[in-house]
Amino acid sequence: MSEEYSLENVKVSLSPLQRFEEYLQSRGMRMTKPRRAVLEHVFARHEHFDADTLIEQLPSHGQDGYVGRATVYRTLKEFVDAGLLREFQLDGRAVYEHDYGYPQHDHLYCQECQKLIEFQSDELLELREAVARKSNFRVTGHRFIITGNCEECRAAKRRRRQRLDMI
Amino acid sequence: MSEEYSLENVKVSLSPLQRFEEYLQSRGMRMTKPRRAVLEHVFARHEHFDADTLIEQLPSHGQDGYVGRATVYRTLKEFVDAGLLREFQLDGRAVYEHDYGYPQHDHLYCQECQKLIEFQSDELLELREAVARKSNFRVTGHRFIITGNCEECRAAKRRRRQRLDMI
DNA sequence: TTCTGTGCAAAGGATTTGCATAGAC
DNA sequence: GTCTATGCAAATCCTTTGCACAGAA
Repeated sequence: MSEEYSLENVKVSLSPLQRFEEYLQSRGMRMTKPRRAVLEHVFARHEHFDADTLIEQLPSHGQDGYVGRATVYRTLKEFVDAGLLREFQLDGRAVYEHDYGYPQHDHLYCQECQKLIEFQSDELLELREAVARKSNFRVTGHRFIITGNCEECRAAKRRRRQRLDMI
Repeated sequence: MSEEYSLENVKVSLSPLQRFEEYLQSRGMRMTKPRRAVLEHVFARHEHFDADTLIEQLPSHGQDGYVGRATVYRTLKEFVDAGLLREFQLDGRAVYEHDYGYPQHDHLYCQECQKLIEFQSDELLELREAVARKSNFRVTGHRFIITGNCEECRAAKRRRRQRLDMI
């Protein structure tokens, strides 16, 4: 299995869990029930999410597998450190998405329905390097978000407008 | 003067103050001492700034021209609405820069010294349109920040390393 | 004179921290 | 057993809001 773990056409040799265990060991940290619970939940689906959404989805207070709010925040940070998740800001709060074993990409963000649409562009990476070179800047990463309205929301708006025109 | 007000090679017919007065009138809002004070301060320099930095620079409590914290926040929002300032998030807080009369651009962000370096790329805008077109997405704007280390910080690091090597 | 704008203090939301205890190794 | 991790509650940071009073038009 370890040689075959794959996600969206990207082959990686370790599962997220294995990778995280490696990370923990290299830092003298421990694999605990809460960490495992959060990791399993996070890698069972591929949506973008924020801390609050995740906390809502995890078993709640009193239930088996309950993880405290602070621990969720701490754990998400560790996942980012470990290279499992990528974090970015959207409307003031932190949003997370899979990083480990997932191809580099950027986003279209619909301001109407808050949906994030992924896209990949090599051209953007070239542009990034070209720009950085000019300023003697050493690139470690970037954040590119195109804001606007997605196809569905545009269609919905059009329908609304038509309905109004009929009156 | 109104025909000649210029900033970085972009000619605009109204000064920021005039433009803001127009905006206020069109909305039945009033030109007040605090609003004028903040506007004059903000357009007297061209750096990026956040609310807190601005508040520190304005006359402080007790002094003439003092503007309350809440008013500064409210006023910055109005400037954004009026198209005078552009707002974006950096490390969780809002950062502002001149928009009115200033050419569209993006940023290199040095994670070492927190400096923002501006650059302009038509290619990026083309790329943005091309990407949006593919998804039938209606673009209203974008945010592109390249993170890394600026020339000076890289040089400083290199010096530090050399000094260590000599030991 | 009539509203809108202001300062103040309190509230807000997201995230972090201090601390005593639980639990990995 | 030792030392890290957890849950809790309180603290923090940035920003917004409610409200009585000040001040433009």
